Amino acid sequence: MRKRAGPRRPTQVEIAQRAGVSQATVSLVLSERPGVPVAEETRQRVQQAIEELGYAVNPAARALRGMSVKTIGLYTFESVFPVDQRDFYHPFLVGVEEEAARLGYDLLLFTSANTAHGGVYARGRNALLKADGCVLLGRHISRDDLTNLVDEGFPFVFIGRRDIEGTELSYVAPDYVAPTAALVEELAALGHRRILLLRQSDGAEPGDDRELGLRRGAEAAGLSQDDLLVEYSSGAGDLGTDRVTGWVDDGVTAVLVEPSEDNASGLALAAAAEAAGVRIPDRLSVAFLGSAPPPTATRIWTSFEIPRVEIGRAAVQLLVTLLEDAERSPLQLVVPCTDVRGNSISRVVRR
Amino acid sequence: MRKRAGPRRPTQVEIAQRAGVSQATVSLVLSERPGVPVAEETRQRVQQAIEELGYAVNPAARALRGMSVKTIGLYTFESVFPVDQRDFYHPFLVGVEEEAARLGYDLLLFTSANTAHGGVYARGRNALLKADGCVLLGRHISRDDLTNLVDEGFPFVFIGRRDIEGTELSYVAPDYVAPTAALVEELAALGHRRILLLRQSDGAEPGDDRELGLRRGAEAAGLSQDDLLVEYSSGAGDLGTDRVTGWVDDGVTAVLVEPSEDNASGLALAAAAEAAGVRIPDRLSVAFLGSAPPPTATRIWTSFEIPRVEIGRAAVQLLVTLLEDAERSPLQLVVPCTDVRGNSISRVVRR
DNA sequence: TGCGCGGATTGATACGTATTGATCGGGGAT
DNA sequence: ATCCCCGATCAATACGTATCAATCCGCGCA
Repeated sequence: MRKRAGPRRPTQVEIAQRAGVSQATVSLVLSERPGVPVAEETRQRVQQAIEELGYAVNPAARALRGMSVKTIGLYTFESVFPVDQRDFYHPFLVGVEEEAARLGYDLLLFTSANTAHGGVYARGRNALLKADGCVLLGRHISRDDLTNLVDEGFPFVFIGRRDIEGTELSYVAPDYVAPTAALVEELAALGHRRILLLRQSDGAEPGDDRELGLRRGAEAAGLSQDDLLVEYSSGAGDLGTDRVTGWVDDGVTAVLVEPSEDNASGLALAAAAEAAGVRIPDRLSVAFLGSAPPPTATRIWTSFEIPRVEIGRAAVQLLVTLLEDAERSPLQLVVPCTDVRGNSISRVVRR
Repeated sequence: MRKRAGPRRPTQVEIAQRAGVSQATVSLVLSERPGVPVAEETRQRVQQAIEELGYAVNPAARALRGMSVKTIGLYTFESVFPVDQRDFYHPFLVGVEEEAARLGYDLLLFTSANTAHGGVYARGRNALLKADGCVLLGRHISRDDLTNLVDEGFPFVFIGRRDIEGTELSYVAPDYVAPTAALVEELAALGHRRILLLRQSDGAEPGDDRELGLRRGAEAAGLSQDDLLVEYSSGAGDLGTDRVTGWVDDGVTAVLVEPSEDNASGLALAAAAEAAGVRIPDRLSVAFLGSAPPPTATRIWTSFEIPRVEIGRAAVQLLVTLLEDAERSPLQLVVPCTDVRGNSISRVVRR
């Protein structure tokens, strides 16, 4: 909390003195607003003084006047430059950085808030104020924090879908409903009747969307809603062979997996199926409703790709329109996914 | 440059009114300075008002008063979240983020300055002013920019060694001299007499350090300075079989390669040697004075590892001491490297 | 009683900018 | 000559905070 050191930088007042004009005129020259005229000759004198003294506008003073400081905050629950498993968030960040650069905004990473005491309101309260607005990212961000931010009227965009009762928050999310429904229709066309959705046990909105897609697709394909099962998994721990054989004995021929960051449940499912002698896709079709585990020599998982880079870009775009013209800006954006044709689903064989 | 939208946030004045004190008292309560006493009862009233109104200090006003805003700028020539070849800069950034978080600083990425018009002085001039100080990173940063920054008294730390005549700039760099000298001594012990240093053609300071290490090591080992050769390469283009055979015919038995980001020259050298029938390490010992290409099944390059994460951390530490106590802070920091024992050098065979 | 002392609080000010309403000066129209 | 208008400039002000000098008050001591 100490004072900054170093020699003081020149101010508009000093520019004004050197150019023989008032500080206001300097500000006018700098702002270059179309409506306000300023004589060409004085403009030149001012410009020259600026060059000579090496003047740079003071961002703090501008900000204090309530002007934009051209900075977008980026709040992630995890560290931004992670060591392991960086591929999950990384593409979002690429998109965010690209678009911020394109629109002339700098990027402020709220590192201190995260690790220190967790939560957006950790330090003095709302460290976010250093930025014009903020992009939030991360599965584990507190809902209370989001509510508070909305209440305070702080402009932000969440990456991923989050609905909070009673408040309209702004987010950019992939469309899980349409591709899930399409997948279900495809499975139905392949003869599948009894389909299981394996959700992440956190019960978050993306899972709701997938379940909605499941029901929509089933309806469109004329499947009975009674043949749709939904179960939950919290990772590798609760997926053994008995559970998988239980499904198969129950008549399930296709499993749709909601992916997690490490795709632990999906991999555990595959392992359990193999251990139980349930071959994929012959006896059991498996598809991932989002990013699948990496393909191997023999296995390409049927899935759809979340356009992460594009979502990152869109989040920044949305935030900037929110900042620059809050009235006529949309509140939410949905980005389509692209299918990945794999070899993990097949026509059902009557036995 | 428009005004920010949204409802105004509460200020210290409003806190003061609600608590029945003056704005100055509110500021005192907030600052918690040890020397200045404030009655316990009023402190509580103020704290309560702060809670109730959800007050958060205005960073712009603080900054305008000349206080630290707890933000470290990060200026990289290339984009911070690159798509390809991200492994070169990434470890530095991990270290920078870690240490910034640990010390309670946020990280400001100057994305806009880079891509937009290139150079630190791109936009209004010196966009860096939004941060307390800055960490600079990248091989291609302009020397003029560095000079200007020093002249302006802007606090910054460069990652990598850079010397600028007449000015003392602050940097954190790996120690290339000592491990290079050690490598030369080791080669001498293995019977090598005529040693070639293959420098990057940019002729930057890191290359000077390696050359210095070469001469120091030779001296310590009692080699003749006349047997030390120095050549330059600008990548894969200028390294053919003829050049390599030329060296061998000249009696060279060991080549020390200054690495580049993609290690193009090193890989080209290996390829050319193989094409010319010059086996490594039997006929020619090769070592990298820094990060080597990734090891393969049969080849582990002798080299030394630059502790990138550690350097990133050190840069932030140095910058913060520079900010908080410029007088008694060191200006430069040198970090030791660790050896990588490979199989690309061997005892020389008299023939 | 008067005096001084020190803890607690406050009024005033400066930080550097953007903006508004006012001022100034000159030229064209009446 | 008078008036008006417009282009060009300026003085003044507000933004929210930290800090310094000043004030106020109660109490112990002479």
